[in-house]
Amino acid sequence: MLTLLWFSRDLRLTDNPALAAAIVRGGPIVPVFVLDDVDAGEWAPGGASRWWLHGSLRALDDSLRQRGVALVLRRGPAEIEINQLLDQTGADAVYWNRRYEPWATARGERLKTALRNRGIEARSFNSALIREPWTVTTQKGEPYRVFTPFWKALRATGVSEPAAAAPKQIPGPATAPESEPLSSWALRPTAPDWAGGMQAMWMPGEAGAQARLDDFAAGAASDYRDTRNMPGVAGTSRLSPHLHFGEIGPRQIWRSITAQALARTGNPMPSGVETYLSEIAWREFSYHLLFHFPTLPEAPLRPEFARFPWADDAKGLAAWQRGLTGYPIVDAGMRELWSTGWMHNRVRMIVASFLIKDLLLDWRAGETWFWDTLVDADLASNAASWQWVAGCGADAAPYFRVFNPSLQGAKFDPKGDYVRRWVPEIGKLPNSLLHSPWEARPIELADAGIHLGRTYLAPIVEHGGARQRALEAFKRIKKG
DNA sequence: TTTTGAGTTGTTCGA
DNA sequence: GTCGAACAACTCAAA
Repeated sequence: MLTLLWFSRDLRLTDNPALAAAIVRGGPIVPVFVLDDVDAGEWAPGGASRWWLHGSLRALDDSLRQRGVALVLRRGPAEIEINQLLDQTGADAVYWNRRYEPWATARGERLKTALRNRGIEARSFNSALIREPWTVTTQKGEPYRVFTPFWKALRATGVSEPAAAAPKQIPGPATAPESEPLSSWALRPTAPDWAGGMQAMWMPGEAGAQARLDDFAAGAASDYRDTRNMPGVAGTSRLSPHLHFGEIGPRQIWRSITAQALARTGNPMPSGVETYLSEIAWREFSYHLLFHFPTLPEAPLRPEFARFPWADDAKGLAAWQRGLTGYPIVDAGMRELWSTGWMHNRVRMIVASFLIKDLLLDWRAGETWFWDTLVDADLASNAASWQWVAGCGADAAPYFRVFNPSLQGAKFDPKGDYVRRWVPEIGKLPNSLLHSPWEARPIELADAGIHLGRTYLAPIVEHGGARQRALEAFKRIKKG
């Protein structure tokens, strides 16, 4: 009686229902991770995600070894690898936690049927969501398409059951099946090694996730409503990559944050905490949308957007990607992304609005870039968020909402800490000009050591005109 | 069935 | 300088 425990993308030992069930079942456990690029197709993890995955797998393997068993690594289509492992180990059960990407859902169903037909016990569990997509419906039994009622439904459920603790010991097999060496997967960049900024900022793995959560719950969570929009302040949890890789689950976060708020204030959900948990709910809502509308990553949810006149502007796209648009807050964000694999949420909205509305470029170009460069790249959140900014999503921004990059910069980075960090070449400008250097007089530019067009770019588009162009384009598809 | 109220994150313009 | 209206209409969720 041996259980194959397939870590699908739930790289943790605490609050892991499949692991807990495998322990209860008794007998030796073979933990396995499959690098399943083939299954994921064009949505196989991008460069930044692969860097993260390397660290997370190493951390998971360390934790497992401390408990008496080693992680088995295999590469290929998951169904084939799991069948091979069944033959090699003689396992009579496979347990795993579910995923919700369209390709993964289909794969899970196929696998479960095939295993059961062979007489293998196949069980899957929920580790990644507070509520799985098919369990949340309107009173008419339909999926939600608007966030607020979805959030109310989720909040009414809450999270009650305690998390399973990580087992102290995990019984392993007499002889472990062969594992591919992690290094052979070449998940980390070598020439050039662009991951230095990520190394400095992140600690992939369950311990790193727990440390971030503890830090946030004890500190910034209570001020979250006020500081979350300030990219120069550490006001957000930065848990997104840990959540993506399942190093921590949303239910652990919910429990921990509300318990600490209750102990501190007598109220489990003061306004900062409620605002934060609503962001966790946005993640859930994204999964809900992806599950019920599986073309979310590829096609606009609102059909009229199929005829949107997107621009063909390779130069504009490249300038945006490199952080060379001449708009300081946009360039700061894109450079933060390139360097650290992450970008502050407020700035994500600003750069996305700029790509879509100022450059009039297809939101899918931004989605693809984020997919490759974000350590937290997540099919559901990424697709849902880009569609939201573009206005073609389920609960979309009105078309006339066009962010003004200099106003946004002045409002949310008033002291300029963020822009000065990532765009140091204009750092000597006074705050009043930092977010709109093109408005500086020649003497002010000279004082700051700036030659516009040489040491820093002049804006690649003029925002006022670009805004008008976008409003007209969006208006046109409305009329049909 | 019909009605009603509401819908993450903004900007500009004119009084 | 401040403030409210306009920007658009439509769809969703629930009573």
